[in-house]
Amino acid sequence: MNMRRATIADVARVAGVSASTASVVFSGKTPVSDATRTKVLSAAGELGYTGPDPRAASLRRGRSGIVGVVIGDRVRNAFRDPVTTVMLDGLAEGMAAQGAGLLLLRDDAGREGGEPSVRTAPADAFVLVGCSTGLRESLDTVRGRDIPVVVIEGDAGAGVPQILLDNREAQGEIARHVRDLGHRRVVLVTLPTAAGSGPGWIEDRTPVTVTVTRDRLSGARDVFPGVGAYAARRSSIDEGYAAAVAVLAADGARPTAILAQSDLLAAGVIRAVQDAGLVVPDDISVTGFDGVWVDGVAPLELTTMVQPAAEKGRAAGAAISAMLAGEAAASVRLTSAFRSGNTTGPVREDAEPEPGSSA
Amino acid sequence: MNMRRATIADVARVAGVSASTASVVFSGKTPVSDATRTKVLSAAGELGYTGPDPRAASLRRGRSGIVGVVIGDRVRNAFRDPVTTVMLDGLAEGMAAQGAGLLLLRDDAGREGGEPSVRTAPADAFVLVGCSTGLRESLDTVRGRDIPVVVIEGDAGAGVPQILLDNREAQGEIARHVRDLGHRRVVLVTLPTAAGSGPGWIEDRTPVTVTVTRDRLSGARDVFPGVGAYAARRSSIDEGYAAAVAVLAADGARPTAILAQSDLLAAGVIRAVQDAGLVVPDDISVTGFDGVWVDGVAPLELTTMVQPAAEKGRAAGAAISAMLAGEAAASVRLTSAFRSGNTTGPVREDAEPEPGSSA
DNA sequence: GCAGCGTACCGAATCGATTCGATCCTCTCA
DNA sequence: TGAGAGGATCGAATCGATTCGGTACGCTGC
Repeated sequence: MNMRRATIADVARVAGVSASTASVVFSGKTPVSDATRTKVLSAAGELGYTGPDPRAASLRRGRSGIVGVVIGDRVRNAFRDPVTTVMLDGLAEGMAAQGAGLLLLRDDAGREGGEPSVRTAPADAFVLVGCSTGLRESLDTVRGRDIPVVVIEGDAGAGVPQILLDNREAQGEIARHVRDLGHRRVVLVTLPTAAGSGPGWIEDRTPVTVTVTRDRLSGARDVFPGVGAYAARRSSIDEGYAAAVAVLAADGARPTAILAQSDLLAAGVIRAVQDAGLVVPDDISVTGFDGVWVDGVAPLELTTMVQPAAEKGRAAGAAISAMLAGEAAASVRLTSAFRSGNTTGPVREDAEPEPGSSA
Repeated sequence: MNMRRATIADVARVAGVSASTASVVFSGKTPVSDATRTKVLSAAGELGYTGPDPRAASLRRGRSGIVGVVIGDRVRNAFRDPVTTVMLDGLAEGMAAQGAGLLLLRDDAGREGGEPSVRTAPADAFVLVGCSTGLRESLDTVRGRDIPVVVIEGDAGAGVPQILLDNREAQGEIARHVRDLGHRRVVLVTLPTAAGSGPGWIEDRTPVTVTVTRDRLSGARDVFPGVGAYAARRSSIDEGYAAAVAVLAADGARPTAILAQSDLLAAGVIRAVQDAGLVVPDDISVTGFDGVWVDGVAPLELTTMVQPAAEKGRAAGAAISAMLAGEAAASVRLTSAFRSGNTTGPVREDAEPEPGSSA
């Protein structure tokens, strides 16, 4: 027996109304008499009809209610960073308010197998997170598709609205805080300089292709020109630990302050400092960046710049809904706020005078 | 001027072929001569046609290439736990291999606004993670839709294939390891006993509604009957720390081993033990569960049970593809493996003899 | 030279719902 | 009682692509 799923036409027939009437009962776009509604609903119940087929509906309406989120290579990497997680949470919230869901897309395109990509996914819009290389070309495709695109903290070329952070100014602000405490021998622990770059000191000629890293680096240099910087391999506690170990083992006078470019790195730095028998902030002050909850830092409270991570996601959602409505969406620049914790303090009296100038 | 997007019919017309031929050029389902392919492709380029509309294609084919993943309330909570993240990564991988993408769905349904839910999302199948309460009813809807559903570590009622873990046996195995080292005064630090339950000792009458917690608890009790157990509020380092602080402050002889139900909890326990001036494993042995990478634990190596987190996701993907192919998918039970680290050791000689029997 | 065969392409039906103008009915008011 | 108004319902076109049975054509073999 041919038991295929009931369609709205079946429901309409059983209810004794037209398909169009049955449709509006479900969509509610047009007033329907109570009697009719009851008839249709009970016919639906009888047939086991649970609502319009989303596929057919999205074809007809031209909207699928899905927003593609392009994350990096793997899910596990994208969600390792709490900032990304919180941002995605904000995005989910912002899009849910407009009735859209999030479709996770990996950007290592070109793979066969029909996995939905930025060129084949049934999405109404796309959000690019971090925006890796190699995505540019898919992006052109998307623009050919005439689909709204927003980039969060990354560069996707002209015409694509961006959600930006005041990375440079924010890093400058917290660096000034450290300088005002009297610190002169300062070292940075930075985020990766380029995709897949190994850990190590950043030389003058080191190319810094990751914009976040570059901007925060600039902000620190605005305050501490020529400051030494050690790039971590990733934003994580373990990498921060390893970086701090390397920094402390370096020749020359020990720094009195270490500025990390993320809270995770800072957490690792703090632990390394403590493991070296030093005290934070008495011997070394440490600052972070992000202001998100980092598991395992308690009971310390990081001095850091709080960035509006969830707001980034919501702003992206707002930009998308504007574009979907046919309006032009402008780039948004969000600002971070200084938060004082107990990981920074005045430079110690007995600190020997600086030999060179810094680092 | 009416500049609507080109359709495959437009391309076919410009190329001088029929729509059906143009279609197969893109889908590759039928052999096409090189000459025709070239004609169609260049016509497509000329018109800016970037490929078939996914909405229309999914209507016709009856497949959208999307799998809905129902996570808990918020994205940020779901991704806080590395086990979930890794599992999702495995799922993404498994689904990608079959050409499907992951649509994130929150399960606090019933909300208005048209947000895609388990009842309206254009998904070919659903994966329920953790399976919160209140989802059951949506689930019936889904079964009415005749859509494959798989549950990972949760119970969704009869007829729904589950991906399970040998939680009880695994916890028993590592407990036996601890017992074989001579430990008798043992305490557990468990995962939450119920959604939203506060931290505290688990009494005999405490209901344990979370199956993972209950199963692992049973496994430990198989080896240490009547063992004391303190439930944390969440699987995190900070909560593990807090739980261990409470455990160490309890009356009676100090335990010589603490069995945590997750690696994150174990990491917190270790730190609390160290902060109390004790040494792991000399004074107190600590075990975890999960075997995933926990940021900030290095350089210690946790003695733990390694669960195949990524494999859970892949197994779910396999089950779904089987169901999509019309076959019945059976539940899968995966097993964990013991991994020895340096956080457990033999009970100390000078440990005072146990006064009661345990805890 | 003709039956037989395989390949490449075409036409038309179909997937399931939505939308909008037209129609019909009922109620109100002059 | 008839015109008018307004609300509920209907019909038919449409969204864009896929699929399958069938046709036409070129080639082989006897």
